[in-house]
Amino acid sequence: MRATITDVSKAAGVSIKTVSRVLNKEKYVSAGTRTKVEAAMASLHFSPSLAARALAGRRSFQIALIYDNHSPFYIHQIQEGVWARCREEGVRMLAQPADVASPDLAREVGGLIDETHVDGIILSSPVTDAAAALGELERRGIPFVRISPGTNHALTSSVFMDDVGAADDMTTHLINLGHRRIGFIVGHPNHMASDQRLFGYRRALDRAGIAFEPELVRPGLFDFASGAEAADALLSLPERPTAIFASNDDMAAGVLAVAHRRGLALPDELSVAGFDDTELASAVWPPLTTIRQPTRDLAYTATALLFERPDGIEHRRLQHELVLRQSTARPRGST
Amino acid sequence: MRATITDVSKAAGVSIKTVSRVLNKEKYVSAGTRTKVEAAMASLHFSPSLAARALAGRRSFQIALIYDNHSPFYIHQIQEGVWARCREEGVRMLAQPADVASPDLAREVGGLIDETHVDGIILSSPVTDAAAALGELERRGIPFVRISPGTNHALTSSVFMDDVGAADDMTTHLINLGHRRIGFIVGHPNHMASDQRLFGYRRALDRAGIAFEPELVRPGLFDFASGAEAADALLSLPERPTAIFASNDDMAAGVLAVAHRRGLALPDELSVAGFDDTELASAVWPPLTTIRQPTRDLAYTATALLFERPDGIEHRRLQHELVLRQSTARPRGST
DNA sequence: GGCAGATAAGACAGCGCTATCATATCGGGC
DNA sequence: GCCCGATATGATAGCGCTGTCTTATCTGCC
Repeated sequence: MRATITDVSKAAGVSIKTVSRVLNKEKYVSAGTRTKVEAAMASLHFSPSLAARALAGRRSFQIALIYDNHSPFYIHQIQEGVWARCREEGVRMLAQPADVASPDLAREVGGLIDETHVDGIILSSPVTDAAAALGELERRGIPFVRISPGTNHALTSSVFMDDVGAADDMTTHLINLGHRRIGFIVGHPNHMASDQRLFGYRRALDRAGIAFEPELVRPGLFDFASGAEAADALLSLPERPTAIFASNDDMAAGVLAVAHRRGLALPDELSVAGFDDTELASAVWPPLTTIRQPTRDLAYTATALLFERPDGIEHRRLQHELVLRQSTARPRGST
Repeated sequence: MRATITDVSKAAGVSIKTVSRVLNKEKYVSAGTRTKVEAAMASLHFSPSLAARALAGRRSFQIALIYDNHSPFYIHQIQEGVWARCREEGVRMLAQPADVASPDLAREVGGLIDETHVDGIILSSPVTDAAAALGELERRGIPFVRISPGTNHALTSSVFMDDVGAADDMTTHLINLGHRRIGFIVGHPNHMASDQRLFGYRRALDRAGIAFEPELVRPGLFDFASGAEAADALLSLPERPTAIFASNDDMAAGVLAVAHRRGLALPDELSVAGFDDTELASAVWPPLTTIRQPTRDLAYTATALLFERPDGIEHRRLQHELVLRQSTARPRGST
């Protein structure tokens, strides 16, 4: 049915090894032979069997992307970035959802590698910091790159952005607008970025000489519902905040919904800020002032690092950007 | 490094064939032998090589999900459903974005199958109706199931919902509220569901004796921006509609944004309806009245069909549901 | 008691490639 | 003319499994 390397070798009148050389772009193949072989491949619609290549050689031409993240927009962008770089490389992408809280995580990750022989792995937060998974990868010595890891930076190559700086930028933006009581909704506790964003918020307050007030900080889980819940609590305070900075866009959307329900004029009576600049940020009203996290680029770069420096360790920081939209403004009453 | 079937056979004191039998749950293995082999597998952390199994046998324990859809929420739910069923089956999922408009589609799909030996394929709309892809799959005789195909239902197993009926339900809901001028935003022309939803809208109007007015129907592309653009056009009509029904939630979010920008009171001055009930529908304000499309279940069921009836043809229709939220109401002035 | 069919297990080829080693030819410098 | 290294190609083993065939029991029933 499907053409094999033997069929190609017969059609081209060469040995299978020569076909293999052409396939793998090895040197020591004359131009004429190469052309003949390539013609034979094309006319037979030859596609090499990944299974056979993986079994015989050291490469499987597959990598896996492991994630456990509940923001569909975020995952979508990550997948796109990884996929784009894989495509350029002629490598397949295995999508592998996981559960960092599961006791089976190590077994699942280990099993994945042993079963599939993948050439490398991309980890996205929070799997980036799951000890069980990292241990398994280390033990096997398989190349892997982490996207926005929170800990242990020396371990492997990684790509990331400056979460502390970005949260500081946003908080400073709100302070500059005249806000003094700024609510903050923390991200999911599994994600290291959550702490960093909180830290950036505090740093900006400190610098501006504004006292940190614990009642203005509420926990969240990076999803709409937890954002709404936190907003309800913040807006029920005797002296309510004039601005709320949520650690991601999903939670910020929850804040907007609660504010609308309470009939607050946005952004005059309440400024709302998000983080990530997913598509959601511009799909809500008012469109969110947020931090553009270069998610797709982070994923693309991580994958590039995996292919280009499988054994080296390299870190790349990508730039974030403060995106001003209509959800933030001077607090009512200020001029 | 990694344990092989030979290692297991030595540890258990049996032949490799017996280990293979245990692995594949074949009969004619005594309980005692099975226990011994399983113990050996566990203690060696044995994971069978998929590459070797694919090469030697008729199964690869991998399936591919091919999609070309620009709604991240939709894709996310589809992936979740497929993945959930794969997990139960011990099968890996290859994520394969594609471009139905590309002239290379056939080559890419064919190459995918030949390279990976996947056991089956799940197609999501609009790849479900891309002749190039279908031809390639047919030629190879590989099992595949389609999610919400628009054409050629007899071809393969499929799962779907009643798009015509659902659009009719929503339109009827708006009519019952008292709306007479109802704008409609059509979906992406590549998707067959777009026509069906439009047809359902017209059918409901007909039944209610309301004349169809072409100026109330605008084209869209299933994304936020095209929804906003269509809404702008509709709301600029001399006699503007009192309700707008968008063919999916992303476009409905675009309508909401435009309405907010124009300062319309929602839902009093404009009712807005969506379709899909993605997470977006409840993340916007006001939360969208929409059609709950059982996306995740469609994907799960499609995958189940692939495993359970790889050669048979079966169609399953899943129920949709009209979800009433705050974005629709009686038109202002009516009682 | 003997024979058919069910049950249990092993030997071995081979899936389609890559890795290793062997072999053949070609220039160029002395 | 001869040797050496670069260039070009082939022969063959074997990766880790499954499929097929074979052999060796075990069971029940006339």
